[in-house]
Amino acid sequence: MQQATTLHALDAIGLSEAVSEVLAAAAGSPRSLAPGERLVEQGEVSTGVCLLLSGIVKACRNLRDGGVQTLALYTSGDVVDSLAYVARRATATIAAVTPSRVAEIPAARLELLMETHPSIARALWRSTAREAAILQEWVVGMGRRSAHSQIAHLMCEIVLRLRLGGPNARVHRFPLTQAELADIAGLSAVHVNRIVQGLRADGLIELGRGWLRIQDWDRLIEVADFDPWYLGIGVQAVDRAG
Amino acid sequence: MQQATTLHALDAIGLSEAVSEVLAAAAGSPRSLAPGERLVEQGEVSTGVCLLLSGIVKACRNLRDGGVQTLALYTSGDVVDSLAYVARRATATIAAVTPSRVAEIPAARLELLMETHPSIARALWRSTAREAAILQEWVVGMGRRSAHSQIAHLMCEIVLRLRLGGPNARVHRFPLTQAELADIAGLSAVHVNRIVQGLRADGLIELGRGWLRIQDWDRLIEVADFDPWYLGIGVQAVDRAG
DNA sequence: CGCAACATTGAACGGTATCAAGTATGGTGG
DNA sequence: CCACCATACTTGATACCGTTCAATGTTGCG
Repeated sequence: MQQATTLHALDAIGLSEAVSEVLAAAAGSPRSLAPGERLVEQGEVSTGVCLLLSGIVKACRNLRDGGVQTLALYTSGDVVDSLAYVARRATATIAAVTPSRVAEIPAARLELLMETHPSIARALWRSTAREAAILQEWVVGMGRRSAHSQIAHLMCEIVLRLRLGGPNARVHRFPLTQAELADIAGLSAVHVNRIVQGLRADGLIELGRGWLRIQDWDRLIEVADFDPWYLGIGVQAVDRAG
Repeated sequence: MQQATTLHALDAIGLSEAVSEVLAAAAGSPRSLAPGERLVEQGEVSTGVCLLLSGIVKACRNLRDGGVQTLALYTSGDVVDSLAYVARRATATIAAVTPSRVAEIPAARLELLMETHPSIARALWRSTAREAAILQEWVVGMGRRSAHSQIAHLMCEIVLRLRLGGPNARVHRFPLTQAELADIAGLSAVHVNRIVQGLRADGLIELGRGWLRIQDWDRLIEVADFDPWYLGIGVQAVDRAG
């Protein structure tokens, strides 16, 4: 069953079942994380690559003045912070948002695997690329979108990317607090609250503790200026020859 | 001479000289770009990977409402927008900031090269990772740093990363206008101007048309909360076995 | 029940945008 | 060499967006 979870997870990053099995075999025994528990501390030397088997995990940067900026969200099947592997040091702290399970593949073992299975190296590259694409979208949101639009955009992205249910679902699980949304958006929690109320008043969403109902997906997308295309980057193997 | 420039350029992304030569041979004939000239339009299908041989080039996103957000800067030796190659579509428009020369390696040829030279695939992965690391820094700046600190941070980053001269140089070439800084920082050009004047008044910098004098590097770093470490990500090959 | 975490509300302040001039600066053609 | 033009930079006034501080309500859980 453990095995099955791992395989399902790796599916998402575009590896064949056979290769996924190889990778799963290389992973150490899974570790469980409670909400808020930290997996990696920023600045730490990276010892390998982490696969997220279940749950939701975030990467955030802690500033000198006490401020926090979230830099990434991960869901089951994601490679957690592939950037840290390339950089050989973590640029951010990794912490669990919901109860989660992760499995680590030590660097040395991964190096060998990538030599024999180039598709694994490609999959990790795609992971990094997807992260970069999402960061680009966040930069656009923070720089050039109104806070309303930015929060709406984040809601669209999070619901789709964390696979909390398709646009057709009536109510989505939504494990982020308003304060956590603020850490992502670079806004204050108070302001996020007011924006959420605005979106509610406009009949676009309803947001409760742990859930989100998108009442008018079309108008939300309109407000957010949301194009889901970028979420597809790297989720499946690309065969250029074909 | 053409060849020599190319080789020097690729050096920066951590390829051995022999492999650089292979890559240089695969590149098409260089294309020159005038300032403002566009190389790729956002949404376009990617046809390969571009190497920047000389000059400075930027990636920016044009919004519906006319706003512009810059997402990356490239200097000679950089792989331009490796993300577009992985995504198979450009997520941003690429345009020259200064007169530049680029050479493209068609996707099909690159695929073959990566099979025979895995170090090329690794170098491209590192390029993507470096871009992601810089985007992270920009997100932190936009989200949690004061505009003063953010602009100071950008100046540190740009001077070092675009190799406009080391911290010891008296005066750096600085080819970005205040409006371009604003497009990066997500601020208005007017406000950037006022911040620049503040930094000048504090005796940190002097900024003219095309040049930047950093009068007090230590205090500028202090204001910016700048740690150059992230700029080193991916600039040289990492041999984990060693 | 009582506590802790999350959400909401109000008031006041400050940072940033916007609009609308006006002033260098450098390049170009005459 | 000069006049002109386009681009970049500067400045001021005003309004708004978003923050901060502080307090209160609400929910769920031990």
